[in-house]
Amino acid sequence: MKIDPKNPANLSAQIATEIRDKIIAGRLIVDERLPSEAELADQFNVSRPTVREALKRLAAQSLIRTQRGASGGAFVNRISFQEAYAQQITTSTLLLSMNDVSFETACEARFALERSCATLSAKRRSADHLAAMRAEIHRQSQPGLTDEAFCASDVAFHRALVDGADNPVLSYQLAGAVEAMQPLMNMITFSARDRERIIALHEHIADATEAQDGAAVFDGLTALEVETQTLAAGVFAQRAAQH
Amino acid sequence: MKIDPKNPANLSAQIATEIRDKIIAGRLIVDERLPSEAELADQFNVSRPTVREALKRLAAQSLIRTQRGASGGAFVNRISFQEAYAQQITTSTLLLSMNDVSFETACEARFALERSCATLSAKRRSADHLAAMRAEIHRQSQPGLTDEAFCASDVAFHRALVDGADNPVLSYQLAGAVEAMQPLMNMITFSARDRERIIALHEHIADATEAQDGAAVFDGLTALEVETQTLAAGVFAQRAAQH
DNA sequence: GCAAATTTAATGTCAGACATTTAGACTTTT
DNA sequence: AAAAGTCTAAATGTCTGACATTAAATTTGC
Repeated sequence: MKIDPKNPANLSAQIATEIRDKIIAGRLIVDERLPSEAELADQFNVSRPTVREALKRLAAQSLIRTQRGASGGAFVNRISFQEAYAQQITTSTLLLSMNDVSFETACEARFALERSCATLSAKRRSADHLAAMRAEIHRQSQPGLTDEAFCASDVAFHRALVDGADNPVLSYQLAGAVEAMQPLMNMITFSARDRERIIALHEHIADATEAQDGAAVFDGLTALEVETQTLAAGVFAQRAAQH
Repeated sequence: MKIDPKNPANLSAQIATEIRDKIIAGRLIVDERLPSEAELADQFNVSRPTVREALKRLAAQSLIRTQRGASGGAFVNRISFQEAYAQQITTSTLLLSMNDVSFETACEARFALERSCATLSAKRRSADHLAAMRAEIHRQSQPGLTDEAFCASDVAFHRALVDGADNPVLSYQLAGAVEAMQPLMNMITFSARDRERIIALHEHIADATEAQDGAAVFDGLTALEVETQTLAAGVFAQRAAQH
């Protein structure tokens, strides 16, 4: 094995990288069992705790799963779309919050990406997707809805639109973009009139989707982006003036 | 702490989740130092190895970094775009390779997403981005280039295009989509005539970007998608016929 | 007052042990 | 002979205690 015993201050990371590379290169295939921790410790000439730390690193990335008991062990894990979603959302959210990404930049990226679904969603959306979109619009127009609940429903609306494209890869890539925006959106307080305008645009988008008019969906999303950016700019300007 | 001592078979995962949630919720801020491993072990009523396994899980996701020596310890890490790129690419690549995603689906998603940069890239691209695109086109027309090198250059070309949009969030989200396609593209062997057609489309896209004609970039990408899908369909049909 | 040596606090690693889980083999009973 | 229960072994999960290594802080020497 290519573990460097001269640099004994990173062994678990080295071992994790070694195994990860094997998985990526396809030299360890899905559901294949890794050697037991004791055997790995032997192979790499390290102690079992060190091997375990390496395995925990891989488990954190959903690359392996472990099973206890006889004939248990560590197995190469088939990453599900759901797990990948969750990881992507966590990473995206933290990336935005920790790097002072401006609302403007994030919003621009989010709508640019979402527009890429417009044509496909208009063409392929099922009745279920349409119903989900309509249901969220209805929820959004309920009085007494908190800003957070409004934002959550907004996310659900857009995810239904994205899922309408019926392309799991597209849904996965967009999950991060759409969900990671939520904490930023939550910084905004919406007036009743703001909500009305957003809901009207959502209705426009839902109608266009129902009519399978991709260009209209595209334009609706652009209008929604302009509306959102204007609204946010107003809120931030007002907040800045108070300080 | 909310660690469940009744279920003593997942302690390190529970502790990792606990700390991760604190970071996500902003209750632990960037560069803040966590308690030492011994103190954490005390707080959670577990042993140090268990705490260490939890910390390694977090380190694997770049949520913390550790430093040795006096006044060392685990610190909340500011996730850089570069780290996030790398993670996204790993996850996306494995997701595609492990879930039998068809070339068609992945290709459709990739070009749909990339088209979302067309307008912005055409508007904002710098001379550097243009030069990078031209350089890759030149490399692609070199004779004797292996298929792998051709694909790598293709990825570099598209990343230059994406980076031209000058939106780090967009670049980050697209990195996964573009790079994860590479292993799938590598399954294809390109004839000289295939390469010519692709290079011609790349030149068309570069010209449109230089002319800041967003619609032409958009159409160029669509043409490239059609070309790629046709090419791949031919290769796969031929391969199927041989078996 | 500054430079070198020492101390100290922290992570990184190791060794060995026990606890717990689980599949499979074995035994017993019906 | 089949079904039920029991036992065993192999593996992960955890604990204890120790030592190695690193690097900042402190003390000492001049």
